[in-house]
Amino acid sequence: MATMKDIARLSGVSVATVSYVLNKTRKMSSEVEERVLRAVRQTNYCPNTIAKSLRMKKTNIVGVLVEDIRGMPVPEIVDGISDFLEQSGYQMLLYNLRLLDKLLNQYDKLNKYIEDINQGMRLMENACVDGIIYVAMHDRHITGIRQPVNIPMAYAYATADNEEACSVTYENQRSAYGITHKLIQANHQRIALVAGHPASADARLRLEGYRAAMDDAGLYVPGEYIRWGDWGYESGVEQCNVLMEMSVRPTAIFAMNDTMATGCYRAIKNHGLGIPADISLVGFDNREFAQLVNPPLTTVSLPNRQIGTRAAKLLVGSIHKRDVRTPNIVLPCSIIEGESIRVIAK
Amino acid sequence: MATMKDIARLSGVSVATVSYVLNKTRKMSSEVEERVLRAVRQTNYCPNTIAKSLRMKKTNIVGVLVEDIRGMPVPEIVDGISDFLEQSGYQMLLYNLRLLDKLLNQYDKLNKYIEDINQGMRLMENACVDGIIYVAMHDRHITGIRQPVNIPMAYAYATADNEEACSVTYENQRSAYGITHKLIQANHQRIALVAGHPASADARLRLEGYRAAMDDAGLYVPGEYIRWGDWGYESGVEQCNVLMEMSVRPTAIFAMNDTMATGCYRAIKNHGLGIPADISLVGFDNREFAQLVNPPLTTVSLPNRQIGTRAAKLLVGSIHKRDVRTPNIVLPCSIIEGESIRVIAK
DNA sequence: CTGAAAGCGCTTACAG
DNA sequence: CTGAAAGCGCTTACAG
Repeated sequence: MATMKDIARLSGVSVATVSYVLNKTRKMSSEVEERVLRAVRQTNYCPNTIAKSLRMKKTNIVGVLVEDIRGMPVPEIVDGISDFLEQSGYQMLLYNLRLLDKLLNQYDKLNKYIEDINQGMRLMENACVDGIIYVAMHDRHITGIRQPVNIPMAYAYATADNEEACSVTYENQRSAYGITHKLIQANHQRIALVAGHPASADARLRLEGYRAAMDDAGLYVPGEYIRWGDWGYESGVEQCNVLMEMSVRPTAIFAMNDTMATGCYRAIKNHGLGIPADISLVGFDNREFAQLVNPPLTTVSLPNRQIGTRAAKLLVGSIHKRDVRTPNIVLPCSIIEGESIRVIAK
Repeated sequence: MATMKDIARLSGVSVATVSYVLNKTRKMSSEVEERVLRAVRQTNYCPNTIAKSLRMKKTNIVGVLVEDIRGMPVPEIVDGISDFLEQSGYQMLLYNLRLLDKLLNQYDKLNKYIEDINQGMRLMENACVDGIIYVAMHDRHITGIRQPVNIPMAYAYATADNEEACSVTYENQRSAYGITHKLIQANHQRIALVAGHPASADARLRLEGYRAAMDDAGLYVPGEYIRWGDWGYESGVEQCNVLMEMSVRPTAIFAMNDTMATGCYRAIKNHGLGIPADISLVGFDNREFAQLVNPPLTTVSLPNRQIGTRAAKLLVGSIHKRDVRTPNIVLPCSIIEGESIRVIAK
């Protein structure tokens, strides 16, 4: 590999001049410039970024720490991050914490793995990244992460007890309100809930949204209409079975994610009932299969990709010391219209 | 941030000694060693990997170039890669080519984007990575990638016209043979095929596997039983509709992926027929929803995670100049038993 | 056994 | 206008 010294020798100038020409950091006679550029082409020279980083104390690398690259929203968030970073001239160092299996049904036990996280942070710090983005796979408030000094940080899909860090999340509670309201607008009154795992913040937030929508509409929620699942398919089947066997059956169900909603499809059909003819159903997450089930599911689409781009944007802003006016962003979701809601005549 | 110089001053030794102690590259009196280590703890010192990389001409970073992080097998492959790399002391620089939308239904047009790929390669080269893994999202043979000299390379989920590179793929054709054979073993004779997009290598390979299985069993395949789709849900519905309306209907269908298989579910049910009572069905890919449909789909599970770990292993072997005896690995798939096959009595 | 010094490939303050 | 030289933070061949 050619170095700057080689280019200097080949074009008969000093290494300083080569540097100035390549970085356009000093005006040069076009004759010198031409000589240098010719040598560059001839040798296929490209500058060593390691040496540059050492000298400049800036690597143009952003560390991305993901809870699990396989986690539902993560690839899309990373896609958004990579898009923005590339445009801004940054590269991405990815560290995968691999917490998917470990955290399953232990949504509130992230601090059991805080040491793993801090080790990842330390690796990023050692690699001299210019900034760090933490990508969660559940909406949560994170405590106890050791924030490296002088390295800006952003959280995607989560918030943290870190005054200096930015965060980008989505309107969890408000969207649960919205999708519940959708059922109310279709004149449903007996709306049951198949909730996610009670230990997860998502489940609590979506429950609040559901309750608020029901309250605002003056609709009563019998205690037994709130069925706690664990986000998994089987729990959707089981809890929906319970609902289907009640003496006063709900006419509509809000399942807190699409996986459990798919379980509800199964339970409803097993009871010889139709969707939406007998039971209306809505989900959450807009998973790929939500449009493949029969009938297509009405659900909530999360702004995952945008969470990534915005988090990257906030981080790059912090790196450049531009004042970041809104360090905590909460993005809206949108409702995807399926065919799983029946409008009841008044 | 403390540097080695600070540690040397604090512990009253030379920077050379500090380096030797920290890297355990020379025996030191335990007294000196203790002094150095105390200074390290006291200052929370950690070595600057950039400086180390420059000096050693080795970054301990592997570049991972993915066609699209959202592509179906990619997160799992990257998970496998990250696992092996972490254990081997390497970090991962991720570059996302974002080709998912661009390549949709243009499976054979990768060379339109060869410039994008080579730019990614160049970025990795400039970053002085110790090796590069290219992660494809379709099984294909890649030509025209500019291989940087002196940087080992591995391909995951694809092969390449590159004598020096390793590759890890899966038994595409053989698995199609296997899943077809599964239907034959259940005494099906009229087995139709809902094929993927004809421009994709996957579709051709799986077709060959299907044909071989039918041939070996002495079963005749009417031309009209081979229905070309495009991997998408709608094409599954459409092609299966055609099959369902034939005067001599097949008793079983092999859909080349789970998405199209799900489309077949819809078409079969729309014709008032049952799965597997009237029509047996198998898929390919073992997508998450394959077990959520009703009845669960019998399908083929790809060794995605393993493709990642093996590719990383081959690459790290090449970096360490260990002779890599099997540079081209083809991994087996496994069949996931659902309830979508009816065994026909002889 | 320990340390002074060269050098990895760049950038930039400084001198001519 | 151009270049010699210092220095970023390490490792290691070399000398004492």
